[in-house]
Amino acid sequence: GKQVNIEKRIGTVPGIEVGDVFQYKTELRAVGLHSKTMCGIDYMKIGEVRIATSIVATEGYGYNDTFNSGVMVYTGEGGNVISKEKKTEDQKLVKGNLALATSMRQKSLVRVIRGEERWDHKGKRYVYDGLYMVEEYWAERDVRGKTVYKFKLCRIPDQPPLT
Amino acid sequence: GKQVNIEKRIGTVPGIEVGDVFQYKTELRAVGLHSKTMCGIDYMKIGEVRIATSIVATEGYGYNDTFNSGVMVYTGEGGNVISKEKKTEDQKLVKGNLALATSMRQKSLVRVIRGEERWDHKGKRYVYDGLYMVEEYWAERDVRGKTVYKFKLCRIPDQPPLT
DNA sequence: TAGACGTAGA
DNA sequence: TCTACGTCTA
Repeated sequence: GKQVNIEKRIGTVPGIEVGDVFQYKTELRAVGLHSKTMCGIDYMKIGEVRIATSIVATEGYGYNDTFNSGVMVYTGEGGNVISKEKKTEDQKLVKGNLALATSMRQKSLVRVIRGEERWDHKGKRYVYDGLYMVEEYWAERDVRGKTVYKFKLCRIPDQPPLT
Repeated sequence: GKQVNIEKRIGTVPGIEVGDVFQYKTELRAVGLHSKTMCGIDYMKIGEVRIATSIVATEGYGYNDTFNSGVMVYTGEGGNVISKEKKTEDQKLVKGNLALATSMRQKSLVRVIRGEERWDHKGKRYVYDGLYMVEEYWAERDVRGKTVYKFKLCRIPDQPPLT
């Protein structure tokens, strides 16, 4: 258990292949896939802008993300969307959301990790899904009339299929 | 990252030595030292009773545990002792507290892991401190008049010193 | 200091 | 469903 400060990076992480499975968010951090232990969107500062490096889409938190043949619609962060105690608010185009928007503008690759419920329903597992590009994003209103950001990401071609 | 269901056990864990260091509670779980990712007291059911297997004493949560030459006074769990939002209540002799009391009665060994603030103040590190025996426990009142349990554990002899 | 797609077990 | 000595960044 040496502590290694993994440098953040855009794109592929050496040694990590599509389909690799991890048990904990801290493992994702340890191997350099995703450094945020509790946030879904990770990003790094390049010059003066912040660009997304990776997102984790985890089942079971009520985000209503969708996946269909390499096209993913990912819900932005903030606004207490998944809080059971605080009331929801408008999401803002800041932090991770802003980083994803910037990734789109700069056509920068984003790693996607999918957190799945385990078959035995004890905890989750995280699978590296490969590289995606943010194609568009928009703001919509949820049932309570609050702003929620949606990001459409498309899986780039020539990557191993997920089995 | 295979998921292995480590069997809980009392006493030494094969392959783990005094002084071994870990970065995350989830690592403690992975090697079989302590299976609770967020609780300080771990225990297992033997027959009809629950006996403590391990405790984690982590700095920085306001528990006021003490360590002096192999003698440790560990604060019980519950009562919202470390909550910033909920008001404190009386701790009860249940769950982990009850398990530690039972360990005392049965003279059962308890693994001790110490969570230390890292020198750079970024996160913590967990060091396996060896085997202890619960010598006594008592209930006291904190400044607000609430019941708090204290467990006195003594390190058993003939173990490598902690450097 | 607070916020964020955390974990496991009772 | 809730609690519990989580973990990092802004």
